[in-house]
Amino acid sequence: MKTPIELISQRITDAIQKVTGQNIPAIVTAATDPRFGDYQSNSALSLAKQLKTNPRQLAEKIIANLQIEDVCQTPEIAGAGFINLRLKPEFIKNYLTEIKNDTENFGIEKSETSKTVVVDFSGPNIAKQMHVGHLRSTIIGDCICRMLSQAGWNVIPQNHIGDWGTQFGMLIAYFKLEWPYVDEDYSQVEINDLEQFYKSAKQRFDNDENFVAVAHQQVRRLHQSDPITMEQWKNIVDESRKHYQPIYETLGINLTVKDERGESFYRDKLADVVNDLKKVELAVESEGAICVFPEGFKTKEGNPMPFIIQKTDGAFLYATTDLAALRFRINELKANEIIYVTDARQKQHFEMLFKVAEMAGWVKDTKLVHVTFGSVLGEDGKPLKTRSGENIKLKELLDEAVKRAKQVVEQKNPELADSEKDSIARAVGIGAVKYADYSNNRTSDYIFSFDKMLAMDGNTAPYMQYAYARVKSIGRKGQEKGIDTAKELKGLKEIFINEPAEFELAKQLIRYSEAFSTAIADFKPNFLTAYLYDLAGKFSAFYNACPVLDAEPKTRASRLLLCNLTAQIIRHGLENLLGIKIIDRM
RNA sequence: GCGCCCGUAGCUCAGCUGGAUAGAGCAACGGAUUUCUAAUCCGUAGGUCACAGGUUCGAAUCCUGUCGGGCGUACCA
Repeated sequence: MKTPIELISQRITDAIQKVTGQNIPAIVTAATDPRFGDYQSNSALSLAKQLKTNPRQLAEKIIANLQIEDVCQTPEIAGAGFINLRLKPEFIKNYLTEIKNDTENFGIEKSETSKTVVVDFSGPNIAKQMHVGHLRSTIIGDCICRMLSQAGWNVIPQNHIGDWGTQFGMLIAYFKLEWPYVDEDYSQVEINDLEQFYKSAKQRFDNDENFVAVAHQQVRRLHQSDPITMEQWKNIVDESRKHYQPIYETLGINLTVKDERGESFYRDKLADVVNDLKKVELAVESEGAICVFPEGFKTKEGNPMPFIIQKTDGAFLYATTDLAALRFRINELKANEIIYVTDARQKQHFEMLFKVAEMAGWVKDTKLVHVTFGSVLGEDGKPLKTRSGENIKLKELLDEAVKRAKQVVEQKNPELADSEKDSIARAVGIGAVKYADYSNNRTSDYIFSFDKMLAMDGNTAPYMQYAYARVKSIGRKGQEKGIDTAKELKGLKEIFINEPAEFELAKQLIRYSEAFSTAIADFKPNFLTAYLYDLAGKFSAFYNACPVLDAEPKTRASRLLLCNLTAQIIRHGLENLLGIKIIDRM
């Protein structure tokens, strides 16, 4: 179903066609001020410039040819040639009815069926704990997948885990020498141990020549797929997964082992990448390394900048792996679009990657997109670290958020059962971290603050969850009073709304699909949170102004519908699109 | 040096395919509760949109330059 903006836009486009004879898509936006109505079109202004005519007169001609009486009241022209539009109550009511019946999508169209998109995100390193640096890629990537699925795409998430490289040879060698028992039973090893072993191994590698030799031998065995070594490697990966998979579950991230295609997956495709690029004479030797020089990139000396795909010592790099993965996704996964979700610092790398792939003729019709994001900063405005300068572990960060949320629950609702307090604290704490991230502009850095994200006022998860809980509370209260809300909704024949607060809420409800459209257009979750926050605000205003359960029966059923749709859309937005839990009571 | 990103209220941030009087939240101040969760709502105050030019009927938004901050820039990912 079309969004109100699309609907109005189409009508005005038709009118413009009649006036000018040209098919020029109309510009329609939400009104910048309630006094101007609900929507406005500035098409006459920009069009008048092109046609060298008077914008006001053009606006009048457009209106004269505009068929929109089923949607809006008589359009008005204001200022230099703005066309102001006010929705008819009948239209709002009809649209509400349609959304009510569209119980899966609430007006959002599934427009992109039969197209496949690969989304590359999260990408934790094996044998290391996830830290704050993984937060944004993981949750933004997940949100992008959710939005694309909602839009009808066939979504293939790809978790490009860091599971291959010389460090694994080193780690295995270290186990052999220092902790042989590990080989017998990896289940005793936790991620903390792996991380510690990794550090110790690295230290020994830097100081002990004999160890270097053993480590290199293990690396060779890995590369030769020696069964025993591979088994040891696999154990390390499996144990690491036991660390990050629960974090995904905590965060509500839809990533599982089936989405993993890490660096190891591409290991036997790397030589082909280099050879194929050599064959077409894109890859050449330079200062001992094999490089491609994509057009338009310069080093600080002003020379062409290399995209290095094989080091002097013969080893491949992540550039090589990325090329192999890109080719796999196009040729094997049949991607129409590939989206990479990484921090903005890798921008140049992906620009070069895409350029090289294009120059090699691998890309064909596939759209390549790098979705970037800013850094998570501490209260001091510097990248978030521990006092000793280490990365903050993601698990510890999330635990802390839940702990703080629990304190709030204890304070606000001490009478609840412990188990309920815990589940509320999890939903609020984790939700707060995610929501705070989503509500900031993706491309900006943002300052991480538990106090701000857990605040009950403002654009936060707790505020949203509270709004939802209040709607649910009306249902419970109604039940106590013998009001069957489900039955009332079913029996609702005609929507009856009158109060300004009801209309404000209703108009917000029918705009959900518009918010979705703007959010997915640039993969900007903050458009979704902004919409939901507005919705919750309008609901709260309605809640204060309009009694539901004590209203006249006719009014009551319609208000219950507004409540129900508010709850449904908050739930859909929070849970389905953002992966944030809602709670019935808090 | 070159490239990319950023600079909006005291603080944290929206808004940027040009559009009407630049918006929220926090903090400050003033109100609202016999009523469905006050983890709420309403109001007041707060701005040279870093600065200077330019394009335009119109610029926070586009262009150029300056200042300030961040990031990247040959074998890490």
